[in-house]
Amino acid sequence: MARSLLGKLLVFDHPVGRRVVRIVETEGYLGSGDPASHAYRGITPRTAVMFGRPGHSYVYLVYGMYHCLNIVTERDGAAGAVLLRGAEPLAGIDAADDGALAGPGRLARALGLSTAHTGLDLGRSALHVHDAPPVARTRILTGPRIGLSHGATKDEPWRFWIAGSAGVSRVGSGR
DNA sequence: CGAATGATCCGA
DNA sequence: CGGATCATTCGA
Repeated sequence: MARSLLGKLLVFDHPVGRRVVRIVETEGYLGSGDPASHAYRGITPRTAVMFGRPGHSYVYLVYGMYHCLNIVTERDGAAGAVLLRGAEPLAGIDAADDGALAGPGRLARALGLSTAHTGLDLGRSALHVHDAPPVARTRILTGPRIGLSHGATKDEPWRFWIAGSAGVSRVGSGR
């Protein structure tokens, strides 16, 4: 799921104008069996949307100042989401450099998303995901998740990114 | 490296 | 209630 989002277009109809980006880095999270997930300890007011219908947004605040955008992936009743960690600007992004969306906090900031945009139904709201030609498998790299102090980082791949893209988060790309 | 900065959640 | 924690970023 996290893998299939790579290359797709994220569209946000900001009041100021439409903003379009290309997703180049994602990270998967699940529920009760995933200690690193916000949904690990069960349903709370904040994480309720993670247990809801797939195709909805989950936006939360980290470190008191940055927002992170997720897309809910699992069926209603099961928790799971994909964190959007990096993207490339395509339209409507005010920043000059194409690294402005590299990192989950920067991505949400550049799009103008906050916790007010959690729980949106993608496609029936100002937020959309557009299909795009699939990315060649040879251009996709995988690795462990990032920034977790606790949480079993299993051997299975959680994070996916497009090799060489300037939109990949700095910590994630090693640059 | 460490500060910034505030919502959230657990335990008492 | 209090305090620890945090799916990050930026600047010294």
